[in-house]
Amino acid sequence: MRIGESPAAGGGAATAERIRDAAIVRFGRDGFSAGLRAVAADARVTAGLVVHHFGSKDGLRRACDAYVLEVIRSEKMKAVTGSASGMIAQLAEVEEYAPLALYAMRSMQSGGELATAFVEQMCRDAEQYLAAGVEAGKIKPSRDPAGRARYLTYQGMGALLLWMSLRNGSVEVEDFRTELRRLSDEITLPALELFTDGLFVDRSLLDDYLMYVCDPPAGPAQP
Amino acid sequence: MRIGESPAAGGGAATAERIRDAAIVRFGRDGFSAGLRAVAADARVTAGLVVHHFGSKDGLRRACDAYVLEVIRSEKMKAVTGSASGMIAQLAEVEEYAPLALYAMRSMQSGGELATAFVEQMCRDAEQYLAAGVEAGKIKPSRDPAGRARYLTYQGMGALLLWMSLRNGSVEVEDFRTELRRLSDEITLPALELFTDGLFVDRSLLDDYLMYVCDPPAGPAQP
DNA sequence: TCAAAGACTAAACCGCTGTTCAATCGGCGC
DNA sequence: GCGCCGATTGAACAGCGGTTTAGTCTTTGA
Repeated sequence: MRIGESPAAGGGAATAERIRDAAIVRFGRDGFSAGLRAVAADARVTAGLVVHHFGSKDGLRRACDAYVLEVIRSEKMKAVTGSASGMIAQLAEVEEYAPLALYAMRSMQSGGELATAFVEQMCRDAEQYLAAGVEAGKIKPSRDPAGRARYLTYQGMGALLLWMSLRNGSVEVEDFRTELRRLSDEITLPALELFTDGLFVDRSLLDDYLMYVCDPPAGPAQP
Repeated sequence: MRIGESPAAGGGAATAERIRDAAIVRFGRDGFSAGLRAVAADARVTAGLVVHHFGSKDGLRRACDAYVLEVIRSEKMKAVTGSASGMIAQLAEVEEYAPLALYAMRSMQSGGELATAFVEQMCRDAEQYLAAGVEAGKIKPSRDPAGRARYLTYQGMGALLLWMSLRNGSVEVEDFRTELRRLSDEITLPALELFTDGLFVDRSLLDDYLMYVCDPPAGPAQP
């Protein structure tokens, strides 16, 4: 027994969780180029023990991915406030989950299974959220609901990703939260303007496009 | 004299340009984690010569950044078709400049001076482009033109960045061009819908927000 | 013609990386 | 008590990264 831990016997499985949590924080802060020894030092163990528990660095990352995705899925993240990036912002607002949000961002920055699964789920959530809005008479219907959900998700999450990438180097969790709020304040007015009034004064561009492609690309199965 | 080169005397300065061009292609394809030896092999030189000409890997990257930014600035990239990502698409369509577009994307993915300067310039271009559209009566005016331009730029470029990040690993120039066209086809309809009709059916959300913050956050200097 | 200069190479250097290995520690069943 | 087994460590290994260095070769200039 070291200091204030080992709720289970010996602390065997608890150590693995500690390593995983430390990895999530470290990877979120410095990116996946962070070394195994840095993660191990954060968890107050050695690099050898990390590969003993997770097989390899890739195994450690897979464990982190699975955990983060599972937490995000289990939490009621469905109640996204509206914008796609609101999901990350909402997640980051909870003190405990802020590192998870940062990790998810890093995962998106470098690509991988977690990133793909993550945005895919966000697209689905956005689609059903938009459908509910349409049902309630709050949101205008679309000729291609799935495409619109995908478009909005990619735009919102991508803007957040670009904004984080431009802040090069490591990202502290505190800065992430505060600047996320500042970003939210900056984009609220343009987003609301665009969402209520649109951008074009006439519908000629849309009508021309609809005239050009007679059938909308909603579904591939269409007689 | 080696094979078919050395237009100038000895090929001293020409070799540096060849290394720089090879670095742009290699970095664009594999990201900045690509090694100096790979770049050197592409340019049919050794790693030592690269640092002899550029001082260090960072110096090489700075040279690439400066060159790419200079080309993008000198070319009439101002005539962006409309969307923010159209700039990259337009650049990639020109066979010769496709590697530059890929390099710019990689730069945005990892952050740095070039990335910041690049999106900053795009924001300015978008702002004046939108202003011209407003002047011509094609685009609705905004309460915060600069904020709207910034918002649209970040959204469009960010979506492109996210889409490229999800395609992990190396990106071939051919795939980049073809998939860029496919992406453009996918998002055209949702974008046109959003830009002409907006998203909300009523203006309550916007009005509530405008009521909440009496003065728009257009300028920080306001009595 | 000689010498200085720069392009260029091959090899080595050094630090860092992920990974492996042998050894030690500590609890648990027999 | 004894032996096993997993947790854990420290050191070592192998590879790759950027950088350095010594040396060769070519061109240039006095």
